[in-house]
Amino acid sequence: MQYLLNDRQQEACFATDGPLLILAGAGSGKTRVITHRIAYLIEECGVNPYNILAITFTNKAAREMRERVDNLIGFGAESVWVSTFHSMCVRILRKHVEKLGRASAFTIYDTDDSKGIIRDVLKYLGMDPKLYPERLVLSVISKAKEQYMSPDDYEKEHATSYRDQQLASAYREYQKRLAANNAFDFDDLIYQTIFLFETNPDVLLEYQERFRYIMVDEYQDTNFTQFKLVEMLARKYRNICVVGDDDQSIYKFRGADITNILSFENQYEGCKVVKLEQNYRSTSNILNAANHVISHNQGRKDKTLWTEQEEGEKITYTRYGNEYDEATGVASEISKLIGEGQAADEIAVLYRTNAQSRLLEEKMLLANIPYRIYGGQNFYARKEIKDIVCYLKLLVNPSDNESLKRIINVPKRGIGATTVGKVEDFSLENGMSMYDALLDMDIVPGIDRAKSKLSEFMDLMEGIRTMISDGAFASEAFDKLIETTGYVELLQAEGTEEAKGRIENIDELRNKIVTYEQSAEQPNLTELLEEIALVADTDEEDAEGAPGRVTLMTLHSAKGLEFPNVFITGMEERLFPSGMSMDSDDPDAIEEERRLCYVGITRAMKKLYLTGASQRMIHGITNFCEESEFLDEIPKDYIVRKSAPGARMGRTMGKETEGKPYSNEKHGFADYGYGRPKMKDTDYSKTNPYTKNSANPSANPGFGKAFPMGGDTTAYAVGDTVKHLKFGKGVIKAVTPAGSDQELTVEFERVGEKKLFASLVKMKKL
DNA sequence: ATAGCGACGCTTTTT
DNA sequence: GCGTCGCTAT
Repeated sequence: MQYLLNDRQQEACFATDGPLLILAGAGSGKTRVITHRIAYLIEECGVNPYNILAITFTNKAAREMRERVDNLIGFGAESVWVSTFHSMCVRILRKHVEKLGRASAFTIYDTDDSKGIIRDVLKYLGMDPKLYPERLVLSVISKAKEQYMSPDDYEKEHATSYRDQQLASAYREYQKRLAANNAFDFDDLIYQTIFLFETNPDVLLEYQERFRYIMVDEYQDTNFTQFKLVEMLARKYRNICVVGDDDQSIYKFRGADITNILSFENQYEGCKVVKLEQNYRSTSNILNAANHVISHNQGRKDKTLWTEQEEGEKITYTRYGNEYDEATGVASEISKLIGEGQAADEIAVLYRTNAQSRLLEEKMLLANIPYRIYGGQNFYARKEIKDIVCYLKLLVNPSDNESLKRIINVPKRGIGATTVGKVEDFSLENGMSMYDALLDMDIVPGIDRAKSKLSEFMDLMEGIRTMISDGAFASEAFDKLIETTGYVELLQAEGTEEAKGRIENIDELRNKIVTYEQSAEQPNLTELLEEIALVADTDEEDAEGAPGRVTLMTLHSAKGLEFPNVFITGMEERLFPSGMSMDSDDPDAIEEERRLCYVGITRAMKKLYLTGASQRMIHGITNFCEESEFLDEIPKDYIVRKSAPGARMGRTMGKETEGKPYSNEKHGFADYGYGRPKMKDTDYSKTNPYTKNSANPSANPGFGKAFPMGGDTTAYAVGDTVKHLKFGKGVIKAVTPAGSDQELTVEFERVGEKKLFASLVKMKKL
C-alpha cells in the first residue's frame, strides 16, 4: 500500500478552486485523493467543513468516505456533508417540500411500490397491459424523469404517436397518484429537488452558499438530472471537482450518461484536468492486458495505466467443454489455490449474468469450498419484510394508499378485493386518502358486510399510531404490530421451512430497527423508513470478501473492489459480450461491454484466470459458443492458454458437431479449443503502452515516482527541522498516525504550532 | 378466496 | 430450464 501521495495525486489535492476533473484510473488511489483533498481544504486552506459537499453513488461509498474523512481530520469533520445523491435530495426536500405543496412526511417508493401504482394506472386508463407492460411503462417514465421531462414535456416531444400519447397520460396519472399518496419515487427525489431549486431561487441560493466546495465521486455514473443538480449547486462558486473514470462507465442501462464526464472540460471553462494513471493494485501483466483491451474503444479520454510492480504471473485462459466442466474446473482451481495457502477471501469469481452463479455455487458446494454470493435479492424486497415495512409506512404517512392496499388483508382478515375496491373508488371520487375514508367508514357506501373486519384493522392501526404519537420507539411499535397482527404467530403455525426462514427475516428486521435506534441521534420512524428505502442491504455487507469465503458476484458488482485472485467466467461471444449488446445498433453497446471487461480484469491484483465453455445452455437451449472477442484483444505476451485436466487434445470443434453434445458432466471429456486459430498473431510491441506513450512521463515507470513535493525525503521524524512553503521554518514536535496517513505537529517560528498531513504538506527537511 | 396452471420472458442494478 | 405472474376454475 502506498504511503504518501504521488505527484499527480497531490496536484489533484492542491487544485482547490475552480472546476477540476480528476480522471482516476482503476486502482489509482482515487478515494485517498478525495479524502486528502477534503483534509487539505480544511486544514491548509481554512475552508469551513460546513461548506464542503461530497456526493457519492452508494451508501457504502458515502459511509466509507465519511469514515476516512473522520479519521483524517479529527475536529469538524462531522460537518462535511458526505452523502449520496438521493439522501442529499431527501434531506433538502424534507426541509422545503411544502413549497411544492407537499407534506414533509412523504414516503419514498421503491420499484415494487411504483409497479403497483402503474398497475392501477393502466387499469384506470384502460390501457392493455399486454400492449403496455408495466416494466416498459415504468422505464419510459423513469427515462423521462432522468431527462428532466415532465408529462407535458413528454407529450409535446412525442405529439405524433398515439402510443406515446398514451404513455404520456400514464406518466401524468402516475405522478398524480404519487402526489395523492404523498410519495416520491427514486427519480422524483432528484427531479423534484431540481424543480424546487428552479421555482425557488432563494432555496437554491441557500445551498449554493452552503456548498462552496463540491466533490462528486464516480462521475461517469451520473445521469442528466444528477449532472444538472450538481451544475445548479456549483453555478455560483464553481468550485466543482468531479472524479471518475470514463473507462469504467458500465451503468448506461440505468441512465448513466458517459458524456457527462467526457464533456466536463467543455462544460466548464478553465477546467483543470488531472489524470491519475499510476496503478497500485495489479501486476504489469494484468495491467497491460487491461490497457490493450480498453484501447479498442473509441471516444475515450486518453489514459494509460502503469505500475511499478513486477510482471507477475501470466493470465491464464481455459476453455472448457461446457458450463459444467467450467464450473468444476474453476472449483478445482480454487481448491488448488487454497491448498497452496491462499485465503478463500482473497479469491473472487466473476460472471456476466446472475444465472451463471447457480452452477458455480453448486460446484463450490460439491468441492467443499466456503463461498458467498454477493448481491442477489435485496433483504427489503422480501415479501414478509415488505409487508411489515408497508405497515410502518402507513403509520407514518396515512395518505399512502399503495401501502394500505398491500397490507389491509395481510395477514388474511377477510377484507376482500371488492371491499378494497369500493373504498378506493370512494376515496378517489372524494379526493381523500383511503385511510381517512376508513376513519369515517360510515360514509363509504357498499362496505357494510366488511365493516366489522375493517374496524378491527383500523383499531389496530390507530392503536399503534397513538403509541407512536405518545413517543413509543420504533421497535415498540414493531413489537406491537407483530403481536396484534399475529403475523409471526401465523407463520409459526405454518411450520414449514419457508415460514421459518421468514420468521428469521422478521427477527433480522427487528435487529436492524434496534440497531438503528441505538445509533441514531434522534431515532424516529420517518428516518428509519428513509434508511430502509435508500439503503440496500448489500451496503451492510463487506463487499471485499467475507472472512474465509470465496466471493461470487457479477462483474457489475465487482466495480470498486479488488482481489488477489480473480476468475472471470463465461468468456464467450454473446454471453460476454452479451448478445444484446452485439445485436444493438448502438456502437457504444459493445464498448460498454468492453469497459465491463476492463473493470473485471483490473479487479485482479496478482492472478487472473479467464474461463469459457464451448457450449452452454441458455434459456433451456444448448448454444455453441465462440470465444469472447475480448480474449483476442489481450496480447499473447500476457496470457497463456491452459488445457484443463482431462482435456481431449487436438480436437477441432466446428459447426458439424452442432446438436450433438460431445461433452457432458458425467463423461467429463471436453474440447479446449485447440485447432481453432482464434488468437490473431499481431505484433503487439507496436501497441505496447510503454513504447507508445514514452513522451508522456506519467505513463513511463521510473519517472513520476511517488515522492513528496518538498524533496526526496519520505519520512519525517520528531526533532527534524523543516521549511514549509507558506509557514517558513519549524521543528517537528510529533508524528502521529492518522488513517493511512501521518499527522505532523510542527512548531513554526513565525506562526506557531500547526498540524499538517505528511502526504500533503509542501515542505522540506533542512 | 385461493390454489393451481399455463404463458411468458429472459443482461447488468442503485437509489 | 426455471421462476414469476396473472388469470381461471373451484
